[in-house]
Amino acid sequence: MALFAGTYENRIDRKGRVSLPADFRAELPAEGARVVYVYPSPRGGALEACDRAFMQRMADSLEQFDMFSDEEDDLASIIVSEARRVSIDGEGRIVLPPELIGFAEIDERVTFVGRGARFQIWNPATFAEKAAEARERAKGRTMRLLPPEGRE
Amino acid sequence: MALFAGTYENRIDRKGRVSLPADFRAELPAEGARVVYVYPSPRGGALEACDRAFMQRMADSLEQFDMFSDEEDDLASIIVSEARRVSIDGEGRIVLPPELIGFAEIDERVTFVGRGARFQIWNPATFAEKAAEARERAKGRTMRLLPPEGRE
DNA sequence: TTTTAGCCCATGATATCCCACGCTATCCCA
DNA sequence: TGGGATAGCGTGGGATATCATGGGCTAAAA
Repeated sequence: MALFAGTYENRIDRKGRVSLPADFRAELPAEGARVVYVYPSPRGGALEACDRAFMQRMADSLEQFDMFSDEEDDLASIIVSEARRVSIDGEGRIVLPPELIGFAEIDERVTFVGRGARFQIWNPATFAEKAAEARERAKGRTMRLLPPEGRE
Repeated sequence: MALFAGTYENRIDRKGRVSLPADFRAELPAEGARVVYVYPSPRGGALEACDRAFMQRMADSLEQFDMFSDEEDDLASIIVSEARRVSIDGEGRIVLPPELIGFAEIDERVTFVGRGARFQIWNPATFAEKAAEARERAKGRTMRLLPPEGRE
């Protein structure tokens, strides 16, 4: 399973290309199709992206009745239907589809934010605000960790 | 699971490199990607670091709590987004990213402090103060151990 | 035609690799 | 048990690769 961690800001060139952070690229399969799947974040404000394996998991969940609740099933189906497959060029860059750029109100720079199996793509200014708020709310909070079983 | 123990002080060279204590290195997987993940300590004042397995555990907990909910300010999600993957060179050194050096107010020397599955990275002077306070508070306290289940 | 998507190549800055060198702790054998 | 040999550690510096970014060229799409 991919492990995207860290925050990186990169520039979009005039062709609409932006480098995927090298640390993110390193988490993708080295051989075969170098792609990510990008979709509007269900919470709004940003885009989210994941690798093929994770998108496959969401797609599979649509075929099962008991995987998620109805509510969650709706969410998964929206994500899968709105996701765009984006390929990675020889220099490690992607091109964000225009409708997704519009959704996240991105212009010439983007902030990539690792979230484990997924990562987010933000307008840097919007992210700075949200991150500050989140840190404020998280003060004094403790961390919940899953027990170590059930992983590779 | 890695077991980091002990306290060590090492020097940062002018390229920002610092040797990971040999006893810490010995706890990391011998083959494959030799990396640690470094992030600002939620309590402030220092950096924390862990191996990939532990970071994976924190990321996994995001899928559990974060996927279909609003917990953007969950502590684990902040840690994952602020963590940096740093690789270990052939001489057993790491390079601390500048923003993390700034956060912990580190300059030319650092103190590594083993904390079990994680370790901390301090400005030596700051650590000396905190350690003295902690020892003072700990006087007369007793300790109980958790039962041994649920760990590897 | 005008765009768009893939390529390939170029470049400056940075990070990584590789080799080197004291110093110490460990090992080994008398 | 002592003492020299040895291997590993922390540190330093130059060479090299990688990163993010920019641009041109070709072929498919609008």
